[in-house]
Amino acid sequence: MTVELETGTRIRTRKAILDAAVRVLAQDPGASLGQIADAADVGRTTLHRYFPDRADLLAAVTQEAGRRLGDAAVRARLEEGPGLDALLRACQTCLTLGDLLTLLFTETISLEACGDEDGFSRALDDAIARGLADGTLDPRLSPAWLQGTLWSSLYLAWSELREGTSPQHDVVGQLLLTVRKALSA
Amino acid sequence: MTVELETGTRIRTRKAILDAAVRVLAQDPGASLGQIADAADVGRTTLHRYFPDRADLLAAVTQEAGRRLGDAAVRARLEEGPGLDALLRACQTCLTLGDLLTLLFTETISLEACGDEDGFSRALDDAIARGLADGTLDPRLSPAWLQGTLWSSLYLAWSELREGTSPQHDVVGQLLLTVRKALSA
DNA sequence: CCTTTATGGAACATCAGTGTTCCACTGGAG
DNA sequence: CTCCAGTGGAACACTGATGTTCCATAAAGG
Repeated sequence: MTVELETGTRIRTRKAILDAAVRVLAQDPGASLGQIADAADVGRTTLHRYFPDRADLLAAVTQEAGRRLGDAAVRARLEEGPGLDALLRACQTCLTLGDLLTLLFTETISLEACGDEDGFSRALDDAIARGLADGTLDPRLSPAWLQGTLWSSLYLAWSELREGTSPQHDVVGQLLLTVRKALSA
Repeated sequence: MTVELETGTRIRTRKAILDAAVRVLAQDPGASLGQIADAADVGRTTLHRYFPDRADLLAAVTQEAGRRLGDAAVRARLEEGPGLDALLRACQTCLTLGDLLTLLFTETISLEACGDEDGFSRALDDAIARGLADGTLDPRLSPAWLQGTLWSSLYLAWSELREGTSPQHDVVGQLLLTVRKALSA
């Protein structure tokens, strides 16, 4: 019991709570723990058993976001190829983050606190620097603006997907088209 | 007293509270009325005297947003010239909305509730339709996506301005450049 | 089958935000 | 100077969220 051996049941419950938290908080950052527990089909008591207080839950969500973001960075192979192409790959990969995008974008959880120093954010900075050097990114746009445009376009795309009114294929297409047009030299 | 003749003092106080509400809520949509009163340099009692409850305050902010948005639509002359140019004028005009942009974008207040039926939103739809018809806007992008890109770029620009790290001139330049590149045919 | 293990609900104390009332004060208009 | 509109603060009741404890129950696994 010293190392908290996690049984299958506990892992599953923990994941259900975490998923519900992401889903509910994305829609309402001020949602109560009761709402999250309900969404997870779990008693409020159980939620507190896994995450003693709100801060613990938020920290766990943040950590999960960091993990997923790290995965995304690896899958997108941000260090390969021209800078612009890397950014477009980042777009596609990040769309799979779903509601986590909303939490990051609205600063319900902070990218800085994700333990992301050597992860996604860094890799993105590198890709942008590379793109400016290799001439695939518009030199009239600052690195901060390039990164900001990427994030806000991503958030827009996720919003559209979440609405569910437009088919995924269309949204991804418009996202990539827009970002390419906006950022390319 | 039947028509609530507003003295200069009352008008000034009311405005101070409204301004503070916009400023504070933009930074934290869940801010307490106490925080808003403090930011307005006004006692909480006084705030309640002007806006009996939170909903009243929010409604007043929403109404103010509608008014400012209506002004913006007029000033931008959205119905004139090519669609793309109208949208670029809209960008510049809307940047003056400041923190109201944040409230609208984060849905702290809703555009629909602004009483905006015949105002900004409608004019924007028209400008987009016109731009698609006159060939200045990219026909591969849906009206919804075009409008979404406009808003998110606007929000990004305002975020940069708010940070205060980059000079206003640079931000506006990058905004217009990005939007033009992204949306033009 | 029986024993852990995990759970849900009820009850409770606590706390922060809200909305109200009352009273004392202040400064500007008359 | 004298009102009095406008204000701020103290005090209060009320509400909803939070975090805790305890107990009964269910289900997973040997």
